[in-house]
Amino acid sequence: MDQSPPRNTSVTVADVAHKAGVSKATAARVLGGYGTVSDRVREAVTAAARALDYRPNELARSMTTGRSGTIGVVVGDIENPFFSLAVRGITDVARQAGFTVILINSGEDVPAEKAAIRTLLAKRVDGLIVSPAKESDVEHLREAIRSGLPLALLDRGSDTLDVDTVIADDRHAAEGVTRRLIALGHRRIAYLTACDTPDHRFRTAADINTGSVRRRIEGFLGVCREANLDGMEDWVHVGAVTPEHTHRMAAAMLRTPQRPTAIIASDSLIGLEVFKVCRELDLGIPGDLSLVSFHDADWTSVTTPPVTVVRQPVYGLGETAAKLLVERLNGKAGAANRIVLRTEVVDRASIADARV
Amino acid sequence: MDQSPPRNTSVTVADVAHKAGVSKATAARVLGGYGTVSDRVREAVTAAARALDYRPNELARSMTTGRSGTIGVVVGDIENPFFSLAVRGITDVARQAGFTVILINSGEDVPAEKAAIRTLLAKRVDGLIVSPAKESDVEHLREAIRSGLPLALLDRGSDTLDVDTVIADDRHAAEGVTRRLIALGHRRIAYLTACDTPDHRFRTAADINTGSVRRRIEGFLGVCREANLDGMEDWVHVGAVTPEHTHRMAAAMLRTPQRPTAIIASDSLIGLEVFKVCRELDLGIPGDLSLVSFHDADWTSVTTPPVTVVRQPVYGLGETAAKLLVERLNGKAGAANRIVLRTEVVDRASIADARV
DNA sequence: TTGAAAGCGGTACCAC
DNA sequence: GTGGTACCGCTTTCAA
Repeated sequence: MDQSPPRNTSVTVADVAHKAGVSKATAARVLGGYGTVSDRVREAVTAAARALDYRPNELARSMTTGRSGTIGVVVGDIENPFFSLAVRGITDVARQAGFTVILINSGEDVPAEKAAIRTLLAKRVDGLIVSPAKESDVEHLREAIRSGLPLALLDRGSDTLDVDTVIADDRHAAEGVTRRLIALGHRRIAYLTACDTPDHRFRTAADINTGSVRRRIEGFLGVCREANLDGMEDWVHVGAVTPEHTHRMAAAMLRTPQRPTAIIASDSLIGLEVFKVCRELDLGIPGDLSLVSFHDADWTSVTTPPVTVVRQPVYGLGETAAKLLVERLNGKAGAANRIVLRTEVVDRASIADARV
Repeated sequence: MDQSPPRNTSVTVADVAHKAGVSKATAARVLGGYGTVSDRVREAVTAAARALDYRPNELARSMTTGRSGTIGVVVGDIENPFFSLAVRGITDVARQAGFTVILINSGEDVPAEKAAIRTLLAKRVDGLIVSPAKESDVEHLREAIRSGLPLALLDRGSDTLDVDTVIADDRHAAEGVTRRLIALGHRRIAYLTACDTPDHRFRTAADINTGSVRRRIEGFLGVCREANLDGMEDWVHVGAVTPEHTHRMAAAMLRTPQRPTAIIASDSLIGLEVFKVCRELDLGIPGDLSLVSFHDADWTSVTTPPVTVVRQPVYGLGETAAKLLVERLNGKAGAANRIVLRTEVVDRASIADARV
């Protein structure tokens, strides 16, 4: 007897139908789980399918139904703990709702982001979750929307795009930490971000295209103005795009006589690098420098001293965006939701009075 | 004049062909970039495509060609920095080779892994990169191979699976750190891993189904035996599956009078948790406890003291696996490659003499 | 060089 | 309940 497993060079509905002695249409009904079939036939078809090791071809299915069961996700960089956690939130919700996730990194580069969207559209994803690299450059997203594709924005909104958006209350968080630093007597407070401008210099918040970061800087500058601190724009440093860049920038900044007495790091990667530079320069935290970082990365609680951070609901950000998208995918209509999740400052021990 | 953008409810080759006044076949040839066409016709078709805002349907294309331009990746958990870095390596290579990546988390759960593979097969990915949760349970992978799908194994091999495999020299690394600890006088050395056994107790390395970890434990036990340390099996603790579990285990272990004088953490998540527990219990590192962790996570260099780690070429692991897969995808035949990448111990300050 | 037509593997509509 | 069949959008012979 031939014991070898059936050579499964793609067993099709037709094959199963043939073996079960029914029509292709009938076999398709039981295999696809739609329509009505008699129990007898159902069993026969099921048995035949098992014997032949039938595997549905999702591609073919998608082509006729128009649904691919896939959602496309475009983020800046999965390597950043912020995004990997958010992506986790997304995939958890997606899987539970029966969707698969295709993940593409944009590297915070608009052309790459455009290419990613194009690829995703070509693959006929059912919906899109994007963390736009630049809020000002979203024509490609607008196009996607126009073509009827549900889209949800993650961590970064867009005033001109009327779509479901989930962000954190970054401005409020930035205001809080800035106020606190000022209250402690700090006047030379630097804000360090990966976001870049064409000439790598900061002039006004409007130059910052990453929404979440722009809002933080607006909050920071706003509070400074309230406190009659002028020209704080000079203390905003952009372009900390890699650990190496960050390291160089932080070192340069901290070596000057008029060095900042406090630094606000826009993400945990930057916070970490600043921490390292302080070690190298033998600057005490918080004695010589107060440090606050956005993102409650896991390591921030074990350093000496532990780092005061802005805790964002990162997992929730992804989770919520995915939930909104899934709802749309299930046909929910209605105006775009703009959800703002609360942040919280986790007080640890990296900030102190400014030595005047 | 009607200025509104063309309603692009899926513009097809036929539409473009019609507008350009050529046959569907001809339009398809220029749109798909194959066959030969006259320049005149090419231009006409191109113009028509642009005017209509034609977007190829990859799904349909894949269905006829049988290639989807997609590679499926199944890892334990993207949230683990180890995997997110490896995935980065994979996606970088994949994108450069023109492939898109579909990422699925298995949560180190075999049933989930099986489901993931099934999904990926149904989506007709061109190839697979998997980090098998259990090396002993790979029937689903064998099936994938049988159906002709190129597969590459990441970080965890399988003796019974004859496929391209990329791992790190975990055994060697474990031997090195164990030797060093023993030389420093340590006798009570604990090994802590997330891998679990049915009854959450460790007896023999054969119980460990995650290849990379099994090899490390084998190395650890081997060196212990060489040094005439017996019964070290009792010092291997399994089931540190979440930070909470790890915390509990570490705390319990470190509160006993016969507590270990050294701990080897199987990944950075575990290392971090051990570090936290020491803080809570007011145990000095390395005074009261020596700590070595696998994975050179970014935070390990900023703690006090900085942590001695085994640096694995994580990005390279992903990169290499993807390269091997892409080669197969491009038709390369030949025996399976088994690549072992070198690790290195990064000496920092978390280990010291055992207080006897 | 170009066109007509046959699939790919499903789904879905319409008779029987 | 079941079978026949026309698609879905693209690729790919095969002729002209």
